[in-house]
Formats: sequence, C-alpha cells, structure tokens
Amino acid sequence: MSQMAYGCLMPVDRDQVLRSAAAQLTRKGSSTMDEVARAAGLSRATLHRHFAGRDALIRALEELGIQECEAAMDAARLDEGSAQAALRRLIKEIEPAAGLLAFLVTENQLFEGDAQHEGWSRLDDRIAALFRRGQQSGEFRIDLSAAWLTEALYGLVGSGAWAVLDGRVAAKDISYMIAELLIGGARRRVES
Amino acid sequence: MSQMAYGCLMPVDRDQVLRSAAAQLTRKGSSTMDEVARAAGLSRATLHRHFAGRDALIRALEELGIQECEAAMDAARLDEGSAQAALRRLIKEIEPAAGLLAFLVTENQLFEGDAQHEGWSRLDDRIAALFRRGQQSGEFRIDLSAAWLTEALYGLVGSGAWAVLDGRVAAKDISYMIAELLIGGARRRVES
DNA sequence: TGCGCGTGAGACAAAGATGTCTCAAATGGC
DNA sequence: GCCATTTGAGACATCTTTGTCTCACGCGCA
Repeated sequence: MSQMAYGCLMPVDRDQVLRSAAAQLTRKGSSTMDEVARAAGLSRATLHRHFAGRDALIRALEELGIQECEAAMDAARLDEGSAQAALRRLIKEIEPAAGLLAFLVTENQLFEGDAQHEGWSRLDDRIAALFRRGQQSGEFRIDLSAAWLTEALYGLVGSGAWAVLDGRVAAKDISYMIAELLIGGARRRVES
Repeated sequence: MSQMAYGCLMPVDRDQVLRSAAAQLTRKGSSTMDEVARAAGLSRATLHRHFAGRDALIRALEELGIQECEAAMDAARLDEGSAQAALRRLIKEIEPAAGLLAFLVTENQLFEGDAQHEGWSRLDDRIAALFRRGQQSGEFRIDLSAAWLTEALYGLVGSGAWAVLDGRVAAKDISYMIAELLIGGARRRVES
C-alpha cells in the first residue's frame, strides 16, 4: 500500500515475493514474518495466504534455489568444452541466484533432523563432477579435492553476494572476481 | 550434570562456554538460550548468570572472535617475509577460530542499526593491507581488489569450518586447502 | 559440624512471533 | 452500476523464548 495503487488485484508475483524474502533473510536471518512481508511490499496476512507459514516459506525458498541452480547448470553446459570455461559459465549463470544461495547456505539448520534435501546432493554431485572432469583432464590440480572445490564455490558465491550487498565490491565485477579466484586457485600451474 | 560431579564448584570456564556456544550457534543460528546452555553442559539459569542475556552472549562471542583474530594476525607476523608466506601463516593461525568466525560472519544482523564494531574494520584493514602489500610487491594480481580478497578469505575460512563440521573435508587438510586455493587464485601468474 | 558459594531445577510473568479470523476497501470484469 | 476477488488492517488466542526469582543440593572450608 505504500507504493501500489492500494486496492487489490495485484496478483502477488510468487517469484518476486520469494526473491524479496531471500534478500531480507540474507540481510537478517531472524527476520519476522512481518518483516519479510513488508520487505516484499505486502501485508503479513497476504504473505500467510500464499505460504502456509514460516517453514513453508523457507522450503519454497529452498525449492526455488535448487531450481535456479539446476537451470544455471543446464545453461552453463557443464560437459562442454574445457572444465575451466564451463566453470566460468556456471559462475556467470549462477550469479543472479547468488543472494538466494547465500541465504540457503547459511540455513544449515534445514538439514537438522530432516533428511538432507536430495536436490542439494544432486547439485553437489554435478559441480563435483565438473571439478573431477577438470582434474582428470589435467586442467585442475588434484591435491584440492573436488568436494572442497565445491564447498569453496558455494562459499565464494555467498561471500560475493554479501560483499555486493555491503557495497564492498561492484556488482558488475563480482562474477569475474569469483571466477578468477576460484579458477586461479584450482588450476594446475606450470611454474612452481 | 551429565558428565560432571553434579554438585557445584565448577567455576564455569567462560572461554569454554563461549566456544560451546559458538559451535552450537554455528550449527543452528536460531538456537535457544536453553540449547546453548545444554550444549555447554550447564543450565539456562547458570548461563544467564554469566551473560546477562542473548545480546550479551553474542557480543561476548564477537569480542572473543576479534581477540582471536588479532592474536592470530600478531602471531602470523603479517609484515614479515613474502605476502604469500604471511598469508599462509595467517590461515594456519586463524584456523582454531574458524568455527567462531563462521558464525560471526553470518551474523551480519549484528551490524544492523548499530555502528559496525570498530574491531572488525581494524581486522579488515590489516588483512587488506597484507593483500595490498602482495600486490605492490608483484606477488598478487591487481585485478582482484584487496577488499574482495579479504572477503574471500573470510568466506573460505567459513566454508572450510562448515565443510569440516559436515565431514566433507578432513580437519587436518583444511588449512592447506584454504591456503592453496586462495594463494593460487590471488597469485600473479607468469604463464597466461 | 556449620557456613558460604555456585549450581540445577522449576515456577513465573512479560514480551514477541505465529497462525487464524473478520471486516472494510478497492480493482477488474460483468 | 454491481459483483467477485484479493488485499490490508487489526483483533485474538496460542506458543515460544526470555528474563527473573526462589529454593534445594553439593562441595570446599573454617
């Protein structure tokens, strides 16, 4: 009601709401449902109409994050060309979802008690497979495990999103910064 | 009472409690005071006797984290030798505080409204200065800003702590993994 | 033995968050 | 102009967490 035509028929773009929620929760993980709603520009009642509760909201965010990551991986064509180029494409494609990822990565309590969402393991596997491919082709060093490189990718993407939010790094540079750091660190070097 | 002599005179090692609290809060950021107390092996009442409230506990954790980081930096002698070697020493020294750092980094809501604790900026400055020194000496590439490398260091240390907690990387390897990835990515390379 | 100290357990009210409900308002289609 | 739909606002009970308090217990010490 602050920025809109007041009334009603404003179908509440579900994706838009989820994105706002992710941004708010990234900024403050303990945000109230009311804070999340306000950040998305709607009332707590309406937010609650679209997501049964906080748990449902978080799970929807998780689903969205997984979808976006899978889409990014598909678009990046991880199996084509050099592993290095594929990794660069992946980082580029995954950048729009960085904020969402930054939140989900820190939300490790999701996996408490509940079975770790199989969607995440599938993502992990695909990324790890990419790093392994690079290791087998001789592009990447083998003394940094694929599992660690996968974790590092998540961590750097999250750090990047956070750095941009805080204005420490320009948004247009962050994709390059992540790719250069990760690829530079993973690449096998000729010179000692 | 589960592992102790029941009774009383168990002076409650403040540092020990803070460490348990950090571990618990890293695992689940929304842990209750009761959960934190149980994880530390004491009752909620006693926890509350030593830390006036949740805020006080978090602030104490922050203080401890800053202290440990400063101590690590002092021990690492950031100004001596090559920037690369200094960075390697820093990562080694900072490793024991990784879990604590992993929590504090995600606790960005600390800086909401309140003035960002000046201790953190001092730490940031010291690390950034190290990276700048490496850039000026020609060891590190200049197209990755010192600010980004600083953020990346925090992110990788956090990811490392998380990976170890989850059993994805062996604790004994994590220091090497972080150092190699970060230094490899930051280093200026001769071969293109 | 008796005292002091620090703790655990539990009760308690206060504060905050959550989930549910009702009602008024406003828009688009009829 | 009227109706269906969807929203915002607010009331409400409930639940959780928090902070405070009291009391009993156990240990060290005189």
